[in-house]
Order: sequence, then C-alpha cells, then structure tokens
Amino acid sequence: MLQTTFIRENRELLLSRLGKRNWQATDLLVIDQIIELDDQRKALQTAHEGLLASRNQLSDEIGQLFKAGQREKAEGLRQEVNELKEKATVLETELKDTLEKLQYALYTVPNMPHESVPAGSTDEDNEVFKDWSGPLPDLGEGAVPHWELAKKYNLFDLELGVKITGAGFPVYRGKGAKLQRALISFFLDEATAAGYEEIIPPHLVNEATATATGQLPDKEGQMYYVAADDLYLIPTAEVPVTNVYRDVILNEEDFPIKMTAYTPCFRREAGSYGAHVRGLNRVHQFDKVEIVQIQHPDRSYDTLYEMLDHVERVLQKLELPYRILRLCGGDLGFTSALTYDFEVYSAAQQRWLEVSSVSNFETFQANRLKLRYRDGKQTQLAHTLNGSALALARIFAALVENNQQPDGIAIPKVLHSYTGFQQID
RNA sequence: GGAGAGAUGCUCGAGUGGUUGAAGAGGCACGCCUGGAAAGCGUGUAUGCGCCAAAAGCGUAUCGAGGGUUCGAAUCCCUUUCUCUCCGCCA
Repeated sequence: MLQTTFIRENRELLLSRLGKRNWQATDLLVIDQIIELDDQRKALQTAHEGLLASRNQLSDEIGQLFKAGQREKAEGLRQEVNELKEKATVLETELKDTLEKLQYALYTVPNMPHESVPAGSTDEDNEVFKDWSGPLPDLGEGAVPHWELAKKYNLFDLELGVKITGAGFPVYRGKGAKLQRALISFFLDEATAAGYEEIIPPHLVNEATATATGQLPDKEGQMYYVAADDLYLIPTAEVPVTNVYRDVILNEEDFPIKMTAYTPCFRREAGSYGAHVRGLNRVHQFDKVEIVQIQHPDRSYDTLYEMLDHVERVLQKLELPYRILRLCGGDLGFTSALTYDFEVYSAAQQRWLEVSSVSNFETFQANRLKLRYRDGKQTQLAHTLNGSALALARIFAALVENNQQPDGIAIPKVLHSYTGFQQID
C-alpha cells in the first residue's frame, strides 16, 4: 500500500508510472479520489480533535470544581460538555466513514513501477535482461519430458497424489524424494553461506499477516483457506518470513536483515489447465527456498542486484541453462516495484520454465507491515525484497530432463554430497 | 476440551475513576567525574495522526483488541484474542 503522503507529493509521477501497468485515465481517477478523501479526513480530524480538546479541558475543570466543593458550577459545565460530545460523535462517525473509504481506495492501488520497468501488457512483453549465451542442450532422439522420466524411474507420482488429495499434489518417491530433499538442503546451505538467517516459519497464517504482505484483500482466491480457524495456507514463505518484522522499528545499523526459509507453498491456481501445466510445470503444492531482505531505501536496489547474483550463482552450480527477464508493467505483481524472473531451459519440453522471481517492494509492504527504521528523530519506512532461491518443482523438472541419458539421470556434482548417489537409474 | 489467573513503555514492575504518557527499578544514550575504566551524579529515552511553510511547540489517540458506562477510564461493565497454571487428550 502506498502512503497517502507519497501519493499527494508525487501525483504526476505516480500517474505516469501507473501507465506502465496500463492504467487508463478512468483507473487513475482513484488517485485524485484518495487525495480528496484525505483532505476530507484532515478537515474532519482537526474539527473532531478540537472538540475533544475542549471536552478534556472542561473535564479537568469539573474535576477541580468537585474537589473545591463547587458542585453547582460543575453541574453547569457538565451540560456544556454533553453538548460538545454530541457534536463530536457526529464528526467521529463521518471521520470513520471517510477513513474507511480512504482505506478501501488505497487497497486498490498497486505499487508504483520502478522507472526501469518496461512497458507492455503480457508476459510476452517482458524484457530479456540477460540471455543464455551458450548453446541450449540438445537431447537428441529418445529424450522424454520429466513426467515420463518420473514413471520410468519412480521419481514422483501425480495420480497417487490425486488419490490422496487431488490434482496438482505430487507424491515424490524414492530417489525423487531424496533429490527433492537434497535440493532443499543445498539451497538453504547456499543462502545461509551468503549470510541469510534460516527461519522455519508456520505454514498457516492469519489475516493480518496475509494483509501485510499484500495477499489480502482481493487475492484470497489464490490461497487455500482453513475456515474453521480463519487461517490461510501460505502461497510462499515470503508471507510469514516478511511478517517476522511486522510492527518493528529498526535502527539504521540493523540493515540489511537477511532471512531465508524453506517451506512448501500452496496455491489454488484456479482455472489453469492444459498441456503447458503438465507434470510438475504447475502444481498446487511445491517446495521453495525463499530469500528475504529488509534494507535501507537508499540501498535496496543494490540489494536487489545482489539477490539476482545469488540466484544466478545457484543456477550455475546446478549447471542449468537460464535467462533473466525484467517483467513489464503488465506482468508486474501488484505489490512489486521491480521484478526479475529467472527461467531455466527445459530441454525435453523445449521451453523456458520460471523458477524464481526476485522483487523489490520498496515501501509497499513496509507500509502495511509498519516496518520502519529510525532516521534521526523521525521514523521512515524500510524497503522489503524477496526472491525464490529457488522454486523446486520446476527445477526438479528441468534437472531430470536435461540430465537424462540412455541409462539413467546424472545428478549434478554439487548435489552428490546431498543425495548420496550420483545417478538415478 | 474443562477450571482458574493474567495481559501496562526496550525490560521488569507500581497503579481500582480526576495534571498517569503513565511511579519505581533495570537497560540504553549523552554529559559530569576519572590518567583510563568501574562506581557515583545529572539529563534524556514510545508511536500514529492533526495544526504549523518548517523547527520548536501545541492538540489528539494509544496501558492486548473491540465496544460500553461517565463531565472524566490503565482503573468500572460487556465481548474477544492471547499467555500462564491445573486437569483431559496427544506427535
């Protein structure tokens, strides 16, 4: 959520930047509505608090009079205060109403895209920020996609998942399960070696938490919801991990805060079916290691690129062909100011699969989180960032596809100490 | 799940209707003292919002959360959340 003061002070810039998200003139009206509502709010608040101040002052006087034994005088003041209170109640109702409208309007405004965000409306307009320079793997005859490899080598079973739960809930087995666990450990070790504190957060979160990182309101359809306890299954570790710092005031020397977490991620992904979602390409539950940073506003973009480097190094160690995209305005998430996606090449499917998304949210989440730092005498909102390092199901898919050989699947060297085997056969 | 107790500032902890944004202690910061340090002494130490060009300042709200009683609530009432203790259940 953008700050009202920011919107007031940067109206023109905001209007033009929201154009990158393909906002039309009619969409932009909400910005002026917000400023208007905020004007109203200020006027009402000033008037309301003026009445409260009088009330408090008179109440003090009444107290003094009672002590002095001047009951009659006190009774007179009482009448006066009661009249003030009636007026105050009217203003209070109006104020609450205005605040509610303002809040509602603010919730509809997405983050302001960074100046480097390319124009565009769909994922086809994303800019290739760093392309894969080497040759793409050519598996030749007989290469099969990962879902067939899964059957051949007993790596995972989607039909079994259907029996146990439903579509999109893979059951990993045998060396497939071991490989999955190896990848998780490897990713976590890479992150902690880079200075991230490992966190094991809850996998269910309450409404306040989901609101602070921007999943609520509006996107409840994307999360699994446990009605009996009013809790949501996390769609990403970003949600609980970023909320570690909800309602916190940091000192400047606390920056940067670096946290990493492995969690399963649950996404309803309603309405996505078809050939491109076969196998592990899109599932309702997948494993992911997330990296999160909280940084000083002046340094958050350096941090964003540092996080890109981290993801890049991990992919290099896994020896997977990858490219980096800079998301266009139309594809940019609601809460993000700038996002880079990583895609790995899936040689058997001959297509790129998104395996990581690294974003700077600037103050958008921090505003809702009330995550601030002390800047001299005042407090300022911090910047939050996060990225996948990495999302597992698709890494798993690309890994087994690209490394398939006639007699088995070769495990990348870096994972040998984690898997305990060098090949799946 | 049943019974009881509790929730106050960075921490501990006092406070049952009237300068209580909140005693006291600890911590922390700064200053004095010291050759240096400790001890000691002094000062300071919440956040949001509004008024103000801005600072200073002033106002207002906040003692788990929400609502109520009252001229006035940390203090009284209701609802709710959470924590602790005992019992039950249990990986």
